[in-house]
Amino acid sequence: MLIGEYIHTIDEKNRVSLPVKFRKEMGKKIIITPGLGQCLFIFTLAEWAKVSKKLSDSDTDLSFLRADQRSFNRYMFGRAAEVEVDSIGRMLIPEFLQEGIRLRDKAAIIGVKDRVEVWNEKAWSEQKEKVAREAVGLAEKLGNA
Amino acid sequence: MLIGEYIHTIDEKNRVSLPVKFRKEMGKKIIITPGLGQCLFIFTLAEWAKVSKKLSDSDTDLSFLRADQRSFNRYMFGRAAEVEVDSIGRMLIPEFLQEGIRLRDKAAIIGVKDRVEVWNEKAWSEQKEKVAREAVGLAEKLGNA
DNA sequence: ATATCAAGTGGGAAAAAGTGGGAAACGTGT
DNA sequence: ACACGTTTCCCACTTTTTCCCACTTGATAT
Repeated sequence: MLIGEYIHTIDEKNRVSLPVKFRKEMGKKIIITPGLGQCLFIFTLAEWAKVSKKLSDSDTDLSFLRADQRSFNRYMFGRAAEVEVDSIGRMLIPEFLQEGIRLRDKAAIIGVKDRVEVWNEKAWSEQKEKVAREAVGLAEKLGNA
Repeated sequence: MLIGEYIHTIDEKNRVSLPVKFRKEMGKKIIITPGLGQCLFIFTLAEWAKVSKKLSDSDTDLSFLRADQRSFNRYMFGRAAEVEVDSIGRMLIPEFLQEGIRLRDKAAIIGVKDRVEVWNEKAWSEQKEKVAREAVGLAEKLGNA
């Protein structure tokens, strides 16, 4: 399971180290897509297969999105990239994926169960603060665990 | 069952001894997450499996499409860490988990049935006082019933 | 009281992870 | 075909983390 938070540098060549703890599970080839919210999603090939199947299958509970489904799919598929993790565990983030999320210097790399997210460091800490304030509501779910 | 209170040092390398009484039950690998209130939770792998399943129960395969579900999962999984207890029984508390709970010098380590909690020592003693006061009030109510 | 043992603490050395940069390979346009 | 820019691959440095050893403290037993 992919969990935890790591702050890594994004260098001038748009390379970012994939945290060692994620490397085994992610494998050599990964799929990077625009995320929802100010981030990118990274999927394993297997996970991406599931996701893309669901996205293009109109029988799923995506019906609430149907009106926008085509443009949504265009967004996800058109900007998804298959990236190879290099021999020392770095991934190359295509520039067109960085546009939306002002990825400079430091990136936060987050394990979220079965995907990885990449955030601008500052945006991530803001996100955390925001959710922490909502934590009272979340607590009820947790309390029953 | 995990019970009792221990005050241990957290050193410059972010290490804390897991009390001997907890070691056998906790095993070699543990999961540390932000707790509710000013503390951290420590789960066994087995216990974490239950918790994370509970958290995911309401998920569809496309949970990432729902904003509330996304931030909730981020909060829980992104701020969890799998930690290995070292050969002499210490655990390493990742710095990102210390942010919220100002863990310096002394930490209170509390057994709570089937999880362990880690508190800032002072926050813990305040918590105890608060609960003690509430307990007195509760006892009186009960006594008058 | 002192020796012994278990638990906890601190620190140094070795290993691993992350970062930066140079050189080779590739591709494009002139 | 050649020059130029871009991308990829690889090497080397730095920092962080991990592992291991040894000291301290406190409790126990003789």
